[in-house]
Amino acid sequence: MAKAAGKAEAGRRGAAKGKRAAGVSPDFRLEDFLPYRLSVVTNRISRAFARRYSHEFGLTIPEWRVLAVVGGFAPVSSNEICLRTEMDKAKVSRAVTRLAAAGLLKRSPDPADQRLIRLTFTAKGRRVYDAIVPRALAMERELVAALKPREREVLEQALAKLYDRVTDGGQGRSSEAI
Amino acid sequence: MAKAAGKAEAGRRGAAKGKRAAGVSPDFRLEDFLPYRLSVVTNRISRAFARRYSHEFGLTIPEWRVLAVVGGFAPVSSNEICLRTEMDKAKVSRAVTRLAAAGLLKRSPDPADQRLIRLTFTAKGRRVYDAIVPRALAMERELVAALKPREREVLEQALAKLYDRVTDGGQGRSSEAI
DNA sequence: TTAGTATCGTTTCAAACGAAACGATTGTCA
DNA sequence: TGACAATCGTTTCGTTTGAAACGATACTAA
Repeated sequence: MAKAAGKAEAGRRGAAKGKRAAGVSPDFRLEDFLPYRLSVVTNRISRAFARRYSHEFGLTIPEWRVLAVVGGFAPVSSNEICLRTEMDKAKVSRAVTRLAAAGLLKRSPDPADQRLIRLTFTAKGRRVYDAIVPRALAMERELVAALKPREREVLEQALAKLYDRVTDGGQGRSSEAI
Repeated sequence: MAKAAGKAEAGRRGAAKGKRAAGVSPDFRLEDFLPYRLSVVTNRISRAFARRYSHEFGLTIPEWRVLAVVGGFAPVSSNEICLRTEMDKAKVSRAVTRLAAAGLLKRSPDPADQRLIRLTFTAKGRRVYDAIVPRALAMERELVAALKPREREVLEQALAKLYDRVTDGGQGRSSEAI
């Protein structure tokens, strides 16, 4: 935690000394609140990755996610992409539209079910995908280099457990974090 | 990982058998990509918490974050809230406006610096804050119950390290995750 | 067959977002 | 002192978002 966190530390001690905010719930610390910390870290990572996808390839994160699924499972339908990426179908639809307009994806109606549209790479799309993947993995490696192997292990395990616990108590509402 | 993940597992194995998507980069798995996993888990947690803040108290996450800082450090300026919550100043401004309109916060110009506005609770605001804090902590406990104490420890430590690593390579761009 | 229902992908709509511009106030330095 | 720069909080602008409505296709059951 660099600047902001340093300040927060200082302020926290100040509050602990009772200089300010001596209320009925003086013991709650947003900086220590797990959902908040997850949100802040994740959003920073996301912004960092988004910046690079944008600068190096002119892609947004939803677009990159679509490419990632097409790269792994083509031909796929938009609906399958929704399930695999956990993105809203409107968001997927918009990303697919942009990627098709950019000439990275080809859309062809599924002969077996006319409601479905099979998405596949164009030659250009495949080239872009093959260029991004190593970059994405490099960025991930660079990020994870902050962790010891066992820390990464436990982190992934913890994420899986948290995911299980929070999965579908409901689909609903807002968006941001905490 | 419930439904979607189950499907992803199945699909993954399918791809591994080479049924589909035998490209130049056949080995990239979005489901195993750390920034993606962080994003999905965090967004789910955020939605779950947002739903409850909204249902039980009629608050959004930015509003709740503002209350949390006021509860810990009042009187505070909007700018201090920006630093402590890592939210954009426009977002903070809008949240503060809504909270003041709802009668939870009082705004008074700082006598020492007329550019600053000191934010404090109204009586109603303090009551709401005192009611939310235990609920938020209970929700956190419920979430963390999925983890063993050591897992939680390592998770928090890992988050701190990731935060450090990703902090201010830049402020930039988009928003979402991966 | 043929209603009625479900699913797929797109589009519409209002809300929320971040970046930038803005007025107002304070700090700096010649 | 007086001009210029910096900071604070608000507002404006164009974009992105998710929920819901929609047309089109497929499934189900009478």
